[in-house]
Amino acid sequence: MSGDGTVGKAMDVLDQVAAFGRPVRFATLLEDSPFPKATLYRFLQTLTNQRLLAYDPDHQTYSLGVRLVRLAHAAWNQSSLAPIARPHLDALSRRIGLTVHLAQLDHGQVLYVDKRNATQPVEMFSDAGKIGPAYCTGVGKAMLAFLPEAEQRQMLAQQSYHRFTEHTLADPASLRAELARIVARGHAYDREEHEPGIICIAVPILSSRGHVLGGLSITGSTRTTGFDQLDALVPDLGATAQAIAAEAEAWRAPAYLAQKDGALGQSNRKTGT
Amino acid sequence: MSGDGTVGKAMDVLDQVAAFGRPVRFATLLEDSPFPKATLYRFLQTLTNQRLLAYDPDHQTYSLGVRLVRLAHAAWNQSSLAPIARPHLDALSRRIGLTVHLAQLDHGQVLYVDKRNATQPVEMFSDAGKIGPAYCTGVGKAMLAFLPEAEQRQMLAQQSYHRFTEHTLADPASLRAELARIVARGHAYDREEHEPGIICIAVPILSSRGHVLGGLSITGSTRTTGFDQLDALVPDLGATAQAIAAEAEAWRAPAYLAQKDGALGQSNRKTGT
DNA sequence: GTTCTTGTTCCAATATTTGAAACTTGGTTT
DNA sequence: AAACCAAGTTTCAAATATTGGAACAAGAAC
Repeated sequence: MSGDGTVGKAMDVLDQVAAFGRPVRFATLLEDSPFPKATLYRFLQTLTNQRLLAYDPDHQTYSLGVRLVRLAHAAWNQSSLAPIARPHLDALSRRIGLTVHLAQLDHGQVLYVDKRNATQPVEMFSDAGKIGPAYCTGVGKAMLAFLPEAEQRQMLAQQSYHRFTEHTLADPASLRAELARIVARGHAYDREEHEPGIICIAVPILSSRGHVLGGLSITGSTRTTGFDQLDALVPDLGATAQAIAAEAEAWRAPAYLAQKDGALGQSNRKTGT
Repeated sequence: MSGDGTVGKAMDVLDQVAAFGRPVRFATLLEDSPFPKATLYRFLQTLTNQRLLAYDPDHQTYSLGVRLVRLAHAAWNQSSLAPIARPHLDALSRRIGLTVHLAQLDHGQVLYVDKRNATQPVEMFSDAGKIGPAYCTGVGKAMLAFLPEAEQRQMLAQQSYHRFTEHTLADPASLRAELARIVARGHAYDREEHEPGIICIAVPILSSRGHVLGGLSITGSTRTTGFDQLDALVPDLGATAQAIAAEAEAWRAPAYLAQKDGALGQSNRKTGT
């Protein structure tokens, strides 16, 4: 499927285990596996050794291993977006009192990397790490709209176009038109396209070169919130997105330039230390 | 290092990138890498293709990829501990008004999988996924104490025994004695062994067969909290741990038994659909 | 224009992965 | 108690992927 040599195949197995929402037995995996028994067996061994999978001897089941949680923690923290955006999300959420999402694109899907919920306490991993469709959510469309031609085309082809509600834009043509409007307007709406009763307004987070770093959205319920109310928040939302982008770039640069800057002054530069 | 074929080597590279807290360049990685240039290069390509790494073309840097966050979300949710423990943590934290940690052992270290902080809002990945030492934290010692002989020996050998404070038990002998006391007592203390001014009380979460599923702790500051106060919470803490263990086992079983029960009725069973 | 430094590609030697089949294990039926 | 069966584990020669030295771009620095 992925093709990338042994590592790719091992990742496929990992995904397969992830796809079952619960601990799963060897035989069950074998049924759906493209690999023969011995091969699958060895992959599971390897992945378990690496603690990417955990094996429960009592029930003879495999599930995703804790090492992933550890790596994800590192990934989140060293991401150039999430840690930087955090205080901005706090502030934005406090000012506007509505649910705020920070998302990135992953494999044509929306990956939520952080969230603030004004009323109820924050939920942990159940939100960070969650994925959603790109073609029918506010953040998804906002990010898709500002993608370079080639990448956009590729991602549009990856969408499922499932009709979640009567408002879902369930074909590439309508979506493409919508994306054009989003670029012109500068922000995206979700008009109950994913879930009935849920509306949202979103903007992309763009680097100075126009790269899509992520997306930021404000979500409301049709019972309590109207589009006019969301529209009034656009300036604040856009300013927050820009502030995040600016900081992300400023933070990102040092990792690379810090050495370089230091070296520029003293003409001859050594590697290491 | 890990040895496990190609997958193991790829994971080593991933860990190496994780070890730098920030985006890192090819040359920097190469310096510390046991692999020759071409090999490291191909690993980075593969990992980037798999979206386990993300490559930033602007700065020519690699960092951990978002796919990890996604996988960790799945790992957390399908873990037999964290999702089940969640409501219990909520309730416990509300009752006692102190910081509560849920942890598991990973590679001889304490991995925090969830947290409740009574006063400030929950922090996301910055807490879930965080790791700490096992030999000088409450949860760490509570879990170590109830490990089977062989595993315990192995993990004790893996500890760093760094003397964080003057109270740290910084050698295997003292630690072993402490673990014996913990087994006898049923719960563990952290007497400012990791951080000055921070004390804590912890219990293991044990399956009916005595397996260590995780650990649960209550943390306080010496300025506001005393050990007598923590001691008074032991019954509540222990009861919560037991409740979590019971539910974890009850939830775990069906995944395996559901099919078996169904199959037992109809004597001759085919594989596949 | 030349010289570094950094990153990328080639390809034959080499080591790893592959998978059919044989084997072990633990439980169930006759 | 023996035979049976399903589930999991190991074996080994053939097929395949990985390896890494060295040559090759592409920029930046001199």
